[in-house]
Amino acid sequence: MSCAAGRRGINSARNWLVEPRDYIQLIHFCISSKSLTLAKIIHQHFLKSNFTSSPAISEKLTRLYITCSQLNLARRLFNNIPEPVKKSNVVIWNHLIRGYAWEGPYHEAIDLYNEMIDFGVRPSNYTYPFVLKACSSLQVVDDGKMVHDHAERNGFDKDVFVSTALVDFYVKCGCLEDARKVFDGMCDRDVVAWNAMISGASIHGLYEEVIELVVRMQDAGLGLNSSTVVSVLPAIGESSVLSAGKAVHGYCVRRGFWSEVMVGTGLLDMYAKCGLLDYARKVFYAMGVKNEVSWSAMIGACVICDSTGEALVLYDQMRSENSVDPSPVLLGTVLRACAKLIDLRRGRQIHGYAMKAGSLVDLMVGNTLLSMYAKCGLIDDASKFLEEMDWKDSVSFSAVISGCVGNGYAEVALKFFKRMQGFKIKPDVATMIGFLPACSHLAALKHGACGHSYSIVRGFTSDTSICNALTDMYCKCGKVDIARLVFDRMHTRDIVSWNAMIVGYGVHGLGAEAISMFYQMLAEGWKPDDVTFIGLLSACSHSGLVAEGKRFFISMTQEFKIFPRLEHYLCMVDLLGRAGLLNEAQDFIKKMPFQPDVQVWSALLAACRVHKNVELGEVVSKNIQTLGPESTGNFVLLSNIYSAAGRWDDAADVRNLQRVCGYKKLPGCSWVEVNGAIHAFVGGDKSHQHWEEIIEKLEELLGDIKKLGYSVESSFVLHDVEEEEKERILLYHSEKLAVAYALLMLSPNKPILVTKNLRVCGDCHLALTYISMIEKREIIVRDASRFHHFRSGTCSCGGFW
DNA sequence: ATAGGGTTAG
Repeated sequence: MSCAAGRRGINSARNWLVEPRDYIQLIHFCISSKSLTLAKIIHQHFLKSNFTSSPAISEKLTRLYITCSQLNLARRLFNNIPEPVKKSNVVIWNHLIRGYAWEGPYHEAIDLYNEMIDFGVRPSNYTYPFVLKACSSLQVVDDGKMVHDHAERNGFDKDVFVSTALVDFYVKCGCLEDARKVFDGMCDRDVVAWNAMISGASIHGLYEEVIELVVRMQDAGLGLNSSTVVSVLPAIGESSVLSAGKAVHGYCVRRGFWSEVMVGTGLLDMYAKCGLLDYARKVFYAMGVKNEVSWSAMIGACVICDSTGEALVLYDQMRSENSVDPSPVLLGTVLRACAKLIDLRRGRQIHGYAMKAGSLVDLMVGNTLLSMYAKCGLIDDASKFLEEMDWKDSVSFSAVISGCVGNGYAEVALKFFKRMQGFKIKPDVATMIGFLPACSHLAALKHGACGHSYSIVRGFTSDTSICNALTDMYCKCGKVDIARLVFDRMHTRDIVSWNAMIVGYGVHGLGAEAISMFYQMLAEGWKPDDVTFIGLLSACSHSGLVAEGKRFFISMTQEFKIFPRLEHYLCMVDLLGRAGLLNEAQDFIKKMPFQPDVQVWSALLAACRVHKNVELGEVVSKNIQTLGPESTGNFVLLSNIYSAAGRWDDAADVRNLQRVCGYKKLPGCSWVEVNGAIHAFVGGDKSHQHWEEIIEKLEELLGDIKKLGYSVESSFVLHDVEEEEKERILLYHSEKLAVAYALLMLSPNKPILVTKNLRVCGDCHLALTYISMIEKREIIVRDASRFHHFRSGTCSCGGFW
């Protein structure tokens, strides 16, 4: 029937006797053509007729208005329906509840449901899915559970539709256990029912369960439809099982799903998560119909695969082709691109846009912005934004904490961690993965161990990344044995776990253990990566295992096909230099396929310092100066080399040059954790509240160790001063202050751990060897390069530092 | 003949 014919029908109906079934037929026509104008004409005609109490016509009219998205009109009509009609017809209620459940306000759906029960109308199997949808939209678990209870009591809980709606409701409200219980209790499950459960597992990140459910579903004789595929693809992407992804892609082609927007979006996302940006692009450009989500997914794909510039280009292209406002998800994706590129101009621009668009109320957008500021090192901006956020959660704090750590503000990170408890927000796995490295950085063992206990209580220790962070934390806090225990007890290890342990052994001078760990890793079928070799080579370097180091360097390319980076060459220079093979190190640098950078030369210069080679030191230092700025330590090193040779004038010249060039020496700083508080000391700084006791303790120690044969190694003093004065300058070195303070404050018998931002000073090294003897206690110093365990008069570094 | 499931994200 055409529209004109419909009009003629209505006009002629005015003049003829109209039966209820005529109204119904006309209304049906309006529903199928979604014609609101005709609907109103019919409604007016109907109000003048004799059938205003006809339930069937009222029902159809309600449906018509809802089809035309006229909820208010439908509600007005509903309100005017006589009570007996309302009582006798459940379908009218269902229509209206459906309307509210789809378009909101959602609470109207729940209110109507309650009203209908009070009215004495018994809900039908159709009613439950609608109310449940409203409940999940509002995330009101208790109301949904009440509806579940009603459905059970009315005997509808065995209905496939009702059960599936219940599964969906529980899944969307995060009650996966309840969803599983309903699903397991179902006797007949169709594809939709399986899909509800599969998507539930997928949303909750239970990827193994997703696969298991798909297998069970196929065993039950049901095939995957396009919705199943859409739920399964994220699971495959997240676990990066490319072979499975390709199989599903093939299946989609065979079943003809591949042209559907959602399937295409799922496929491109899966390929991106497996690292195949080319495949993702192919799927995207082959998609006939694209929507905002597919664009978001493609832009996100570029961000994941490190083609960040392309992501921003695509975003601009999309904005120019498309008038649709970017969704919060898209804004989040673009902000992550800005963070990766440290494009703050653009980041702030998006911030402004999000503010105007009112998108900042979206917690995800707020958190991404926070994360961007934190990652770019703008801790003040991040902090200010965090304070301004009305809603914050563990993600907000995790973003700031890991941002602080990543930019070297580990102490600030601890402050935010504490502040978070003030907001009664519980740290989760991601928070701990930011917090633990902060402890590693500060060598804050008490905090770290506390974090360990908390992780056990919360059940986080089944997480590989958490255990990796714990392993690293214990290594960096001087507790290699505990680190090894954590490593040994891990359920599943990854390459990071092995690398953490190898690096850990290495910096503690336990080269043999590092190497044995490497062979164990090979025996268990692991393939080492570039980081493994950095750990291994530096382990050899710290233990003076020159021959082994050289062997590993060769086998890394020949046997393991890993192309050495500049960092690997740096390790080798360090290895040769520490072992005193200065000429060989110099030759090695000449033969490198890279331009040596400041770090490479500095490693050699440090070796010249340790092995007292003035001539080479001068050459190296000149090389560094031609490379330009930074590297504050070099002037100090060269000056130290001259001082050690008694060439005070040269030493003074270098310091002058440094001053003229405007370089400041990075002040040496040492710190120690006492009762969970970090106490930092800078050489000669008298501001500590226990300064006098510390000096008294140091004087006493100095007197005692001299009796054992210690004498000030004056070559470690920069200036040409009297012997007694030299003693005083060295006495106030930060590492000695920190050790003295620790001896005063910490309970005896337990080892002391002091951390220093630079390499430990040679005189301090000697003094601490003696102090460990007279105090009968282990002193551990973590310096910028490695660990020194001072135990009854010896140091674990064995001179390799 | 008013019904249940799906993609991008901190």
